[in-house]
Amino acid sequence: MARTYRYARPSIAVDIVVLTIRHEVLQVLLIRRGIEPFKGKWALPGGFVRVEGGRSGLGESLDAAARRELREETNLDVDEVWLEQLHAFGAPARDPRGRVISVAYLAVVSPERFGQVAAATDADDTRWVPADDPPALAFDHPEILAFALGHLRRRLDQDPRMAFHLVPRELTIGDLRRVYEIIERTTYDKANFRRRFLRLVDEGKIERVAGQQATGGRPAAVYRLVE
Amino acid sequence: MARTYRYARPSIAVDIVVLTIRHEVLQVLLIRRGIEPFKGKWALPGGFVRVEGGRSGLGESLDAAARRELREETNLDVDEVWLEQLHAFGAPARDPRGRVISVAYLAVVSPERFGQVAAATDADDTRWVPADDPPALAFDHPEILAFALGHLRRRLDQDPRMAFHLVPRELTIGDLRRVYEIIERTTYDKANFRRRFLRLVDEGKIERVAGQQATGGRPAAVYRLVE
DNA sequence: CCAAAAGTGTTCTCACTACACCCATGT
DNA sequence: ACATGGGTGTAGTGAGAACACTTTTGG
Repeated sequence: MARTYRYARPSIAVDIVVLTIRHEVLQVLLIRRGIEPFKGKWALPGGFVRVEGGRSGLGESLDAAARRELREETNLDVDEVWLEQLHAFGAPARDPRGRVISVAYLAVVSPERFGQVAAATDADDTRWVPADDPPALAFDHPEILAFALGHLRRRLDQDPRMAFHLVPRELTIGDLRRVYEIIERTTYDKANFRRRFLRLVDEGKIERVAGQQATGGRPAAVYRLVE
Repeated sequence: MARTYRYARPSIAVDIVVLTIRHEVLQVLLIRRGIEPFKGKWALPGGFVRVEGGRSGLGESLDAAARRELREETNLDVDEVWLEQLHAFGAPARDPRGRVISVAYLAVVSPERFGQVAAATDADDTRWVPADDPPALAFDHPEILAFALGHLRRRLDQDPRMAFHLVPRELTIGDLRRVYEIIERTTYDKANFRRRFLRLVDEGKIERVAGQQATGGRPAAVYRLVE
């Protein structure tokens, strides 16, 4: 035990890039800082990892810290969120308070599930803003946000599960296509996108559910992600 | 400054999964621990991040710590190494000395460039071992190694730069094919692999250099990665 | 009827596969 | 001569792009 103490120690934090799609725009959740440093500026939700207390006396895991901060700061139903570690940011001067290393997380939530946060949208201290055009951010949070967006865009094709957390649990093919188009900032041919989607049905990853959904045109078939 | 100190702090370490191909096998570099805990056991090279001293008084970045540890523990020419952050491991009890969070790195070196390490291969305390069949490892290093191998195999196709760090600077198509076959644990049709490779030449990522290389059969054309 | 969005069909291209074959070198 | 690996040619398959078309709803 003693050996560890020969080394100076940093503080360790988690910062969470919470993304959703609102009003056809990819948005990120920000919190206005109430204390120094960067008081009054916008920042990603996050906080320090607890490294003592709890069952083991050694605190919580990084994932647990991310989930806890998310719950405390955003009122999200954390169990419904896609949460994934991104990268550790450790530039020596990234925090004016001293040496703080931050482990960044990506959280992806669907519009239907952020009810509690939506309520806070009007609040002065919590706000959804366009992810590609955020206000000035505290610390190195611009870098973290850019990393998260790059990650999301790279991963979207490879792992469709992430995209499914941005749509309602029961979705139409058009719903999913709009998510892809907004994130990738392109358009997809609806016939070709449909065929790609239907392959996932063949593979058993998605199943059709009964009923239809009104759309403004012909009603659409409804699908659901298979657990 | 004071605010930071309200929170207990963990120690923060870097651990590096150094991979190369020797004798047609993917191998990882291990170090035998000379001190407790896990004294006498094999472990990944690594150590604590310096968070004081240096120019800023705040210590070194995570990347710098990884490079420094790599240099100190392996004698590698660190400038020639592909180094990439993988993941932060922060389970509360992963280190018996107390709360230690480790940021894992992947380092990829080519056989032609590990001269100094090769010398140490016979040493009692530094050894290359098959990456898919390592001895018992200290801490959560089995998990870190598995993560690194998964990462390497997933990334290999998407970013050919990584593979190029496993071959000599001047290489034949066959050299690269053998690297892919060893890592992916399959075989590739040589004609088809060749065409895939030649597309990289068309794209300007690789260029042909003068001369040929003896191979045991017909001599092979020599290529080089364009900086 | 018309707009809007779902859903179908057809064609082209391109990459990856498999496999047969030719070429240049060492022994 | 023959084994060995580099290098070439070709036909098949499957995914994606492009685009014209039909279907079903709401207004």
